[in-house]
Amino acid sequence: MNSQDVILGLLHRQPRSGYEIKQMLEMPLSFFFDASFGTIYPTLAKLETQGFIVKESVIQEGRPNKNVYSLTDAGRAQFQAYLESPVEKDVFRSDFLVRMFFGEYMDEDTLIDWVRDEIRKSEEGGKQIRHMQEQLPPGLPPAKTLCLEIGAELNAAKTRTLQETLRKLTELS
Amino acid sequence: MNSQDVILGLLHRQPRSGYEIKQMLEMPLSFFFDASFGTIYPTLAKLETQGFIVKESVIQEGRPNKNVYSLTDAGRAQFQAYLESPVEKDVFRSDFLVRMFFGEYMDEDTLIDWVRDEIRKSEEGGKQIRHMQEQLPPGLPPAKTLCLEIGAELNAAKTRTLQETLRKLTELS
DNA sequence: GACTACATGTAAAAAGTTACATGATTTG
DNA sequence: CAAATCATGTAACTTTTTACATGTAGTC
Repeated sequence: MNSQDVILGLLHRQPRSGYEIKQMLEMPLSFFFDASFGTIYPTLAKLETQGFIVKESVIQEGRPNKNVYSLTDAGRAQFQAYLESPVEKDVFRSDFLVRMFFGEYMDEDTLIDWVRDEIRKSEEGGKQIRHMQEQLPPGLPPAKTLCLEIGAELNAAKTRTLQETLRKLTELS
Repeated sequence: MNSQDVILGLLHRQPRSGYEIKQMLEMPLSFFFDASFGTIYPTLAKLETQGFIVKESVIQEGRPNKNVYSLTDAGRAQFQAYLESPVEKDVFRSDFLVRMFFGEYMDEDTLIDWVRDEIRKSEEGGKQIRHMQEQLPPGLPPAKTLCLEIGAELNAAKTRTLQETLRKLTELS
């Protein structure tokens, strides 16, 4: 799974511009996939030369023009090929946990600050997820709601464990 | 946080070879950081030319010789600089969840297979984590145990949510 | 007047993956 | 005798990040 696959997937339902793709990636998808403009625009250009998408320039008033891309048949086939390829395993990379792992080389006050910060970020993330869940239209298929549910559950588990760790750390000192 | 930082951290406690570093990355660290030999060996070479580590060849009997690297003062300073740099946010990338997000373009039987597979993998991972937790010496600082605890909690939350989703998906059909 | 949103791109550099290449020893 | 473990490395490639570059329109 890479940017190509995800972008093709996002163009499946309707044509979009690079800027709109970035916005789609912001919300529900951002929990398990991310891409910057520096990835999106070159990827769109590459997909176009490969014949998987076609560009149409849309002139807008009061706003810059935008390039709207839509899937070709070849693009649809390419996306299906991705769906039929083996599922890759998840990647979880955490600077915070690496630092905890090397905690012995850092003073305990800083460690506690890191945990507090992580709790704050985690609670903030939880709020965002709940907000999104509330805005979701009812009657969505379980596969679609899973993405947010799993996000919410992972977030809750993480927050709980961090709070427990903070308690242990502050008890010690 | 990158391979350089993690390798310097692993060499902090004792000198190690590239092969031994790979083994360290296998166990507790692999949940939140990963690197292949194709990353480790070039990184070690780079760290050496930068003067952060020094190599010593150890001749072994019955086994290939190995290059054991140890931290220099500059290396220790470099690692401290990493610890003092801002904490980067976690990266979670999931091919499985991307597929669920695009579930509408795939038949439900395949979706169910994906979920079942993910549950199997998740349960397998949980077993490994519990095994590691049992083997951990007692009296470790909370920061160190957090790494496995958070892994266990995230794993449990994920497994639970997946099982619920599977139930919903199979109820429908 | 500063900032945010809209909008698209490029170029250089860093980082990482994959496959290849080699070879000894031990275990089943 | 096949496979796994120990052990190190290279080369080509892919991917991604970061910073730069540009410009309009609306809001505070």
